[in-house]
Amino acid sequence: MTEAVSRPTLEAVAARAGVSRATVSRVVNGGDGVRESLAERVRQAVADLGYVPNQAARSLVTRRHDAVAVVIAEPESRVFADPFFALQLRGISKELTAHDNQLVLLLTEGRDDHARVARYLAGGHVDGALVFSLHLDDPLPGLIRAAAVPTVFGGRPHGSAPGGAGVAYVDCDNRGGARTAVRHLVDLGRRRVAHITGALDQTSAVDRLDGYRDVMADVLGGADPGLVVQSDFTPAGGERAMRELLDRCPDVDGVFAANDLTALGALRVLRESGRRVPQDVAVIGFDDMVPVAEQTDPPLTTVRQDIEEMGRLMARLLLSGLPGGRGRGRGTARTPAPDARAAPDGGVILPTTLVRRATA
Amino acid sequence: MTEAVSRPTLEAVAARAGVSRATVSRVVNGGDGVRESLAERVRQAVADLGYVPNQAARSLVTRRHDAVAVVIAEPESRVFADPFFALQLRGISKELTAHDNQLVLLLTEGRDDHARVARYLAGGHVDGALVFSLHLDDPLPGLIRAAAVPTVFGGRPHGSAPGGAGVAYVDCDNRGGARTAVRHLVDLGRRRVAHITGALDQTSAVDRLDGYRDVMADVLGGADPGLVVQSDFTPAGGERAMRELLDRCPDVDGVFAANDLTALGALRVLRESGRRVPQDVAVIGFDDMVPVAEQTDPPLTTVRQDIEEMGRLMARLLLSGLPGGRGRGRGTARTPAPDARAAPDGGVILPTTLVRRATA
DNA sequence: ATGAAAGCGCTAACAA
DNA sequence: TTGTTAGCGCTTTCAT
Repeated sequence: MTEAVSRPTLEAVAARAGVSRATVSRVVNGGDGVRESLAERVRQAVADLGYVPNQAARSLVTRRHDAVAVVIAEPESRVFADPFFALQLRGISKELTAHDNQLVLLLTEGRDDHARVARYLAGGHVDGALVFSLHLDDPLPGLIRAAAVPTVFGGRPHGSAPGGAGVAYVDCDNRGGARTAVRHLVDLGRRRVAHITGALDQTSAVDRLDGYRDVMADVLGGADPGLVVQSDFTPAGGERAMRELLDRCPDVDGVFAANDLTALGALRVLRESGRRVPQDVAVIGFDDMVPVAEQTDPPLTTVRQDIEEMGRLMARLLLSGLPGGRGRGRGTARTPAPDARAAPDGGVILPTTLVRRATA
Repeated sequence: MTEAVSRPTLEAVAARAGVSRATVSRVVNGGDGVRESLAERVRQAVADLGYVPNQAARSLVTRRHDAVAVVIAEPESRVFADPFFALQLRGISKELTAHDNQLVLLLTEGRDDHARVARYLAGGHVDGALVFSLHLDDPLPGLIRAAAVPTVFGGRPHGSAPGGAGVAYVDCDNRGGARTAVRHLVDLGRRRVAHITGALDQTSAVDRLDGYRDVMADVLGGADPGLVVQSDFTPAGGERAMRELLDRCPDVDGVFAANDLTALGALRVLRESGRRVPQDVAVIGFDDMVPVAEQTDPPLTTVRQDIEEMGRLMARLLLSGLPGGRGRGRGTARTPAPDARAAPDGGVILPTTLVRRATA
C-alpha cells in the first residue's frame, strides 16, 4: 500500500503548453473553439504530465458528479441468491462506463441503512439512482421520492398503476412470459395446470400469477383455485408447495413455477412421488438461470429474460433523463432497445422468450 | 425523475446559528473545542436546514474521498457464476459503511477496461482499492502498482511469495482446507484419493492442489499422478474430469474436487457410472456454496470458507492502512478477526472448516 | 480565439 | 474558544 503522490493540475498543463488555464480546460472538455495548433500543444502537455482532471474540483463548480448510485435493498433476498444481481450489475456497469459515469454501490440491510441511503442520495453526491426494491413494505421508494433524486427502478415498483404517476422503471414482461409458459402447457394438452407463485409481496410474483390466470380464464374458462399454491421463490418453498399440490390435486398434469429455483424444488418432489417429468407432469420455470436450469434433471424448460439488458436499459434511461444530454451516445430513451415496450405507467418492459429444454 | 434542488451551504448554517463558517465546520466534523451551547445551536441549524456537507468541496481541500474502489476483473469468470461475489461485496459494503466510506464498483471485461480502471485509480478519485484479479496473465495488478493507490487484493495474487514484497491480501486457507478435506477422506479409509483441480492459473486452485499433495505425500507416501486431473471450476469440467478419472483409475474411492461446482459434475458422472456415493466413492468439495452443496444428491460434504468475512476483512485492512486513522472504529489491522492468521508474505489468511453432509 | 478573474463550498492555518 | 482568511483545482462569464 503505497502513498498517492500529488498530481499535476490544470495550471501545470497550462504553463507547459504556454496557454491559460481556461484554454486547457476547453481542450480537456471537448475543446470547441480552440485553434487546432494550440489544442495539439495542450494535448501534448496533458500527455507529458499525465494530467487527470480533479473530479472534486470539477464537481464543485459543475454540480455534476458523473456518478450514479445503485441501491440494492436487502441483499439477503432472492437478488443475492442467484446470478440475477450480478448480471444486472454487469449491464448497468457497461452502460455507465460507456458514458463515463461511475457506479456507487449502496447495499442496505435494515432500518438504519434506509436512513443512511436516503441521506446519501439527498446529499447530492450522485446524479441519479438505480434502485432495486422488491418488497411491498420497503420504505426506500418513499424516501427516495423525498430525496428528489432522478431515479429508475429495477422491476415494477409497488403502487405503479396503468396511467399512473409515471415512475421510471424497467422490468421484463412477467405477465406475458407467464402467459407464454401456461399457454405452452395447454398446447401440450395439459388441462390440470397448476401455478406455484413467488413471494406475492413482489410485483414480479403478482404479475406472473396474473399471466397464469389470464390464460386459464381464456382457455380453460377459469382456474381451479386449488391449483394455485403460494410460495416464495426458493427451492424449499417449491418442495413444500409441490407436496401440497400433489395432496390437493393428485391429477395435476402441468406446473408453472414462479421461478427456476421453485421449479427445482417441485421437480424433486415430483420425482420422489414417482411421477415422470414431463410425461406425467410437465413443468416450466421462469428466469432461465442457466446454471440451475441446465443442471436440473431433466433440464428445465423455462421463460428467459435478458437480465443484463435490463440493467443496461436502466442505466441508459437514467442517463438520458439527466441534464447535459448524457446517454445519447448509443441508444436513446425513446427506443431503449429494439424490442422493449413502453408500459402505460411509464415503465419499460423487456420481452421474454420460452426456452424449451426437457420438462415441457 | 425530479430535478435536484440547491442545498444549503455551511454559510447558510453559520448565518442561522449566528456563528462563523469555521465553527460550523468544527461542529460538523466531530466538534472538539466548541462551547457546548454554541455547538447545540449549530446542530439545531443543521437540522432545521437539512444541511448535508458538499463532499466535492470537502475532498477538494482534504484530498480525501472517503471512497474505495472495488475492482472485479472479468466478471464472466467464476466470481460471477456463484454467490461468492455477492457475499464478498456484502462484507466489504458493511465494513465500508461502518466507516462512512463509499463503494465505487469497477467491473472490467477486457483490455480497454484495464486502461480505464488504471486511469481511474491513478486519477486519485478514491482513497484506495480492493482488487479481485484471479488470473495469472491479468495486467491489472501491474497497472495498479503503477497507479500507486493503496490496495488490498482478494485472494493471494500471483507472484506473492513467502517472505516476499508484502502485497496486502486476504484469502482463505486454501491449502489447509484442502489438507483437511483429503485427510478426512484418508481417515475414512480411502486410499485411492483423487483430486480434480480448479483452473490452475488461479492461485486458489494451485494452493488446493498443494494441500492435496501435502497429505498424499505425508500419509500415503505420495500420490499416484494419475489421480490428479486438471479441470476448471465448472460443473461441465467436473464431469469431464470425473470421466477421465474413472477411465484411468476405476479403483478410485475418494475424490477431492477443487470446488462445489466441480463436485456437482463429478457426482453426476459417478451416479451415471453406477457408483454409490459415499459407499463406493466419497466426495468432498470446496467453498460451501450452500445453495449448491445442499441441493446435490446426496448433499455435499465440503470445505467452508467465510466469504463475507473475507470481504469485511479486506475493507478493514485497507481502511486501517489509510491516513487519518480510519478503520480503527471496530477491529484493527493487527487482529483483523479472532481467528485470522498472518501469512509470511504479508497476506491475511482466514480459516476453513469441513462441513460434513452426506458425500464423505 | 484566448485570457483574466471570480467563485463553487469547504477546511485549516493563523489571529484574536 | 471563536473568527478571519487563504486557498484546494476547476469552470465559466466577461473582456479582449
